[in-house]
Amino acid sequence: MSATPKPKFYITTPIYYVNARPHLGHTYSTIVADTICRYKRMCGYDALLLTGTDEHGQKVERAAKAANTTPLAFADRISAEYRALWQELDLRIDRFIRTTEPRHERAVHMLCRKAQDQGYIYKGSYEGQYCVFDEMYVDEPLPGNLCPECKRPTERVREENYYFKLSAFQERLLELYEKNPNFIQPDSRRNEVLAFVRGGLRDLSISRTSFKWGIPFLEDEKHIFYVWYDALTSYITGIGYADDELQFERYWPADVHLIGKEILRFHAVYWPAFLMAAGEELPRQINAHGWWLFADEKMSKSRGNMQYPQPIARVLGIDALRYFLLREMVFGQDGNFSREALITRYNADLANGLGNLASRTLTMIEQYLGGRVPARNAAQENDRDREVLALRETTCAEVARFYDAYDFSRALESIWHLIAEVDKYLVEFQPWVLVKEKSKWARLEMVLFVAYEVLRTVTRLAHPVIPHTTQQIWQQLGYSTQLESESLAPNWWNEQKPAFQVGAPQAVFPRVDKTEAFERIEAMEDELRNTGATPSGASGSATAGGGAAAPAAGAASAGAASASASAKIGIEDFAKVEMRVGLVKSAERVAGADKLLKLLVDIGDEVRQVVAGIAVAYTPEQLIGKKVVVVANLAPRKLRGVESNGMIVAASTVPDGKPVLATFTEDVPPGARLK
RNA sequence: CGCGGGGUGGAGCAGCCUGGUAGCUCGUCGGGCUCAUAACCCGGAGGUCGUUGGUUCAAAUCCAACCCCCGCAACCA
Repeated sequence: MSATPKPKFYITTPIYYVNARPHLGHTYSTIVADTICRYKRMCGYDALLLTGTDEHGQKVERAAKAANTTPLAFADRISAEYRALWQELDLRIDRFIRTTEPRHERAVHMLCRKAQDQGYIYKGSYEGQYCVFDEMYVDEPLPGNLCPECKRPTERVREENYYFKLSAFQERLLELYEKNPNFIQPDSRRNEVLAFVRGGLRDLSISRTSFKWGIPFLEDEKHIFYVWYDALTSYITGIGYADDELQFERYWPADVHLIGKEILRFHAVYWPAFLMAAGEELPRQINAHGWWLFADEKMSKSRGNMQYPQPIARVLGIDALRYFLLREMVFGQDGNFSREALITRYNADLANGLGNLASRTLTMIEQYLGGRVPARNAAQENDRDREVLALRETTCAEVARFYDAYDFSRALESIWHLIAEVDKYLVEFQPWVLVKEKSKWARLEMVLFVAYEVLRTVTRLAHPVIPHTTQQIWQQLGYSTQLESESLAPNWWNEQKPAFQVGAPQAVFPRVDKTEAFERIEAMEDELRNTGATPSGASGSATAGGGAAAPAAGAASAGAASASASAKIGIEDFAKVEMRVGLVKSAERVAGADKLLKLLVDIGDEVRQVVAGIAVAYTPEQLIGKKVVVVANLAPRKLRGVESNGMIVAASTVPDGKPVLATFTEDVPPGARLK
């Protein structure tokens, strides 16, 4: 008797970049993956979920420096935050990979050596016209050209790097997309990638020498790996590549890499090419979901609209968070998040819908049948009963189809349609009237049987999405088993079920007062924003890949204030910042920039040129003659090619994020120091 | 011509690929019921599907042009 081994199902979330603490976007990706896993397990799969943190790269190196710590210590902290969150949300993470682990370095080296053996890695040099002042290559590399930004002469520069022969894979990639139409999902994303690859692929530089925080490039100590080569490889490291061959054989290739749409190119183009070069199998699917928007705006630190999952989970429950995220977003598209919608859905769907149906059904069984689970009685069955029972079966089949397509919003819609149907059914046959006449008790039992069956079905179908509350209802239905080990394989609803008593009805999803819940969530939000370890100064999207993209570039003045409020600073730290009163002498827009103004500001002993990102809120004319606050001892920095010597202090207003300048009510002389 | 998403009753969305009575949730108005978590059920009001033109017997859906909103990147010291 050899039991057929369970088929495996390997799914990954993005490996989150540690420049940001986990927010709702990361949580969405991970919850989706967890839900898929739970579903697959109920369908009889040996499902494995991998997530982790991407910890190398220049941004981390810089952020750590700014936080006065080492890159590893910095990464340790954020990585721990991720793990703590997944634990709090009770997500089943089977493998958590950190790119700073030694086994990961071995995997990256092994993958790269294999590609090197095939001749796909070469040391090359990039040569071009370089503007030293702007630290950038000039687009048209004709010798003698002037820099388009600063109009200074450019010079010929060569830089040595290791290259990956991406150009050699164009045809093979196109063939891959062609032969596997589902390799990239949804289709709209696939078209994007197709267009990109058809446009031609250039070889990719996969090493860096300008900073140190990374995996050494094989034997060449001067170089480290490009973060994406490193990060993508973690999908195989986590299941034993270069470490545990049996495990790797078992789970690779991944069945799905679940990602956010902003990191599609890396997963759909570079990653398969890296694997092809090394002769490894390719993942079966790259599935890119959309972003959570807030009043149609992207979530970002500088806008002050970061949404964290903990307050929602703590006020409304983990399942409420899961339900909302999966119900509200059409998978693959962008979705809008609002607390308003969250609480409305909670009350309408979870409290009034499922919670109330469970409550009324179980109460009637308790009161009218003494808690005995009702049995089917063919003699009492009518067409309407059969109609509802038939709907139950078609719903099961439909929901399975939707789950298989990761179309959670439709799956849930379908389940909740069934709930509404029973609510109607109960009003139609009024068990509370039937119970009053003994002659109708047989009919009463049949009606309650239908209600019980549907409740049992709904509980099971919704389990992958709301595992905790469905388990509670399951027990109230009289079961003592773990719902997660029940099957969702086809025709499960015909199974024999034992006769038993229902458990004590107990409200799941108690209705909440909208205003109160809103305020509690908001209060917790504020607390989270102002405490904890938000790394500031780290910018860009890099490998972030949450459901919402990474926070927008470097926190603006006000953002920085809240972001770095973790530790109290002493007066000596504050004293390091030299803030002075400045008088704006002139202001003009920076050519080609929407947000930048170039200001000449009199700060007493000198006139400084400062570039400020305030053009969306102020015209140059408005500013001339204004007294502003200038941070005078900031290191110079070029913005859009224009040098900036200092920073203008401004508040950024939520919700529109437009900056508002700090100024004075009394007259003060330019140059006066602020303390 | 940088890339992408979107414009459908008061709000939020689905439908568009595969043309054929415009659907869902919330809200709102009126009624019913009392098993239930002030819940549930029934009924009503409310939409020229961004604009214009085209294809067609028929367009929210296909085609063309245009208008508007949003996100990414460049540029928020």
